[in-house]
Amino acid sequence: MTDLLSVYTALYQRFGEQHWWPAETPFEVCVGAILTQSTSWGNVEKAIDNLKREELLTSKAMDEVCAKDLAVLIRPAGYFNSKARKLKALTTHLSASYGDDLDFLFKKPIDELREELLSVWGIGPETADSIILYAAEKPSFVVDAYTKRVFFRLGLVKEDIEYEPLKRFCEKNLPKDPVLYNEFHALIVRLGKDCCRKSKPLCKECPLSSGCKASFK
DNA sequence: GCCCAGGGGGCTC
DNA sequence: GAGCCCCATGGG
Repeated sequence: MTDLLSVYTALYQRFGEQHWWPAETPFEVCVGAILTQSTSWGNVEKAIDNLKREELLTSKAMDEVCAKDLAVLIRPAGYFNSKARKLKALTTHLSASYGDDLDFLFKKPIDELREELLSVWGIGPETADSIILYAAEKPSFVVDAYTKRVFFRLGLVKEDIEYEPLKRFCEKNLPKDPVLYNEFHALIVRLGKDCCRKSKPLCKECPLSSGCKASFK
């Protein structure tokens, strides 16, 4: 049993609470989860502000605008044409199956909910898990490139481990607690932003430096 | 100028 | 199933 909790504790003691997800509603979390795909959060905030200003941050309102108009508003988040299509795919699904009410979708058990989210065009594993954890507040661990990099440098997983095995590894070694999952993922991202970046060794102040096996390449 | 960011889809072999 | 390519803005 890998002691992931001690990794969590070290990060929590160093960085404290991260207050994720920064959104006012579950639907805003879903939108942010799509917009932040391969994009820094700062750019996503600009796009979210535009949507808020136009009062488009509800499933119904967003479903009623065309992808082209949506793309103009989310431009700062990058990949705006693809992301506009993805947002529309989500709202089309919510409208057709749930009358634009996320609560109905979120009543489903995690496995069923995850399968359904993955069936929506533009929602892959990380986006689905982010929605389940941060919007539905159910325990589905979110892993990402940072998680892989940090855990590889700690010697816990292989460098080329894939999404699902990495997710299973995390869930197997942690209590099934959505609050813990929430904070842990946010802390890993925080660590990634602070010092565990690509092509850069962990900094000397890194709370995990004692166990780090980074090759510093 | 270069690298990278809170990924995912599509295509080829 | 692995290995590419495409999508695109903005900060460091």
